[in-house]
Amino acid sequence: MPRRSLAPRASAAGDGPSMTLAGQVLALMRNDILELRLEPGSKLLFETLREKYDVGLSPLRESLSRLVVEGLVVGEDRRGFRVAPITEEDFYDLASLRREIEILSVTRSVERGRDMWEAELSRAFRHMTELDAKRSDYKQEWSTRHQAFHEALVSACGSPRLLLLRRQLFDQFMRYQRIAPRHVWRSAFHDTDHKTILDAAIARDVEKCRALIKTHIKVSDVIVEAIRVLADKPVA
Amino acid sequence: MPRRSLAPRASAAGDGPSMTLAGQVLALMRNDILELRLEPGSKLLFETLREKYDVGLSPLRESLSRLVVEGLVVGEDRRGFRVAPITEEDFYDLASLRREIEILSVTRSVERGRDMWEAELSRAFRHMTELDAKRSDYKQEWSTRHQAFHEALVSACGSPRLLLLRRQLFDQFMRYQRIAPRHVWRSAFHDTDHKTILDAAIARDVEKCRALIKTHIKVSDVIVEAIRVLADKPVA
DNA sequence: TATAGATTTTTTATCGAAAATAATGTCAGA
DNA sequence: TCTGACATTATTTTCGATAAAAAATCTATA
Repeated sequence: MPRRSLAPRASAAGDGPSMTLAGQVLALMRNDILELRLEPGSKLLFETLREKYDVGLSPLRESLSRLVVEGLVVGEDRRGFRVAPITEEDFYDLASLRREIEILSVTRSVERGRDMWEAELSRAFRHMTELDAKRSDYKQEWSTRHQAFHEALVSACGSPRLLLLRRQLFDQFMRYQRIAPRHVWRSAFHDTDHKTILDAAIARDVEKCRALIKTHIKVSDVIVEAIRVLADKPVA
Repeated sequence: MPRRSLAPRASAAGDGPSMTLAGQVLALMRNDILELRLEPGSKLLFETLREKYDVGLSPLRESLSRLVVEGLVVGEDRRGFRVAPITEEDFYDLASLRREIEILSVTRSVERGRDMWEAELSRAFRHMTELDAKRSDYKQEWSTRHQAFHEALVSACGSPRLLLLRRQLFDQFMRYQRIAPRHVWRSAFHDTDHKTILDAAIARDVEKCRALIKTHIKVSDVIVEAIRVLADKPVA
């Protein structure tokens, strides 16, 4: 019974029909890492992965290689791979670079964005804020829409490289956000940052946007605390 | 007769003794691309690569996957890989992002660098300028030392992520530089930019450093012209 | 001549076995 | 009990074969 966990060839969903096996595994593993289903720092055994994703070694190896360059997996020659660890140091580094990159992206986007961009941005904002809080997949869905909002914000920046990099840093940052206890998420849902950012963007106030983004991406104490807690119980 | 083009296991050089085959191929291919021995935009046939690097498919595939994320190779599902094309658009994008990243790196480095950093930077500068112009491998060697100088300049920035990204962008930028005709290189050897940058860095004049780097990384007409020439004779 | 369809050839993607290496366990001797 | 050599086991890395897909070629027909 092959292809257990994977779509039975050519799914109707957005993941793509003629996608290569390695590509599918890459996407799955990336999600599993970003959503902490694969524990930070944990060893990635080929045998385990082979069962989990029901593929051979070649696609696995390929996916892992790509994830190494993306910074979500670390690999040591001849002693395998592990999920990129979560450390306080790394979080500071990550936050600091993401801040700069987001500022850069938003600056250019606000400068260059046209009507279409404005409309899409507003739409993304509504889509995020009008989400029914009673849904069972609230947290998951809010994450998606939150990401979409930030993506819409910078989408007009005009630089493929910048967009790609920004997305990678955003993803990595969200992995850190996720380790925070539940009540932190609650407050995130209701913060006023995004409304303010939206208004400044529509008003084409570049300087205000930069300032807002700068404070929006913060190294919150709660997360640093969560990192410390995590560090105390070392992984396999 | 296996391992033709590769070191016969455990070389004394810096490339590492216990390096994995895939790792060696990755390094070789990266160089071949950056130094234009693999033509921009050209198709990368597995059979050809297998002969060229004398390895099986697994290490090849792994290397290519990594290079895709690094931006030196592009791959389409089920129709293989090709060397990342060189285009005018991409050059502008690359230059613009590299400029920002270099400015960021140099800023932090100058702010944080200590005596050791100063010393190393000066040493790197001398090493670059005192190179014997009569050497047969002048161009190649100057490139190496030029890269080393820029690396020394930012080495104190304190962010692994930033350093990695900077290096990737630097490499990609140099690939574009290389397509310029020979006489452009000549003038690059004798420019005064680096001396000025060195002085400003040692004097801890952050603002001046930023300004200097900003103009140092320019989209020169000569290169744009070279790109256009290249675009007229399409590749295989 | 142009074109659609079928056929062949070329090329890529995947698997499982085998080789190479690292990790672990065992045991004799100090 | 500790240490180091040796053997055993676990894991990673690589190869070659095979399946799947895409590209190229050919052919018959309008």
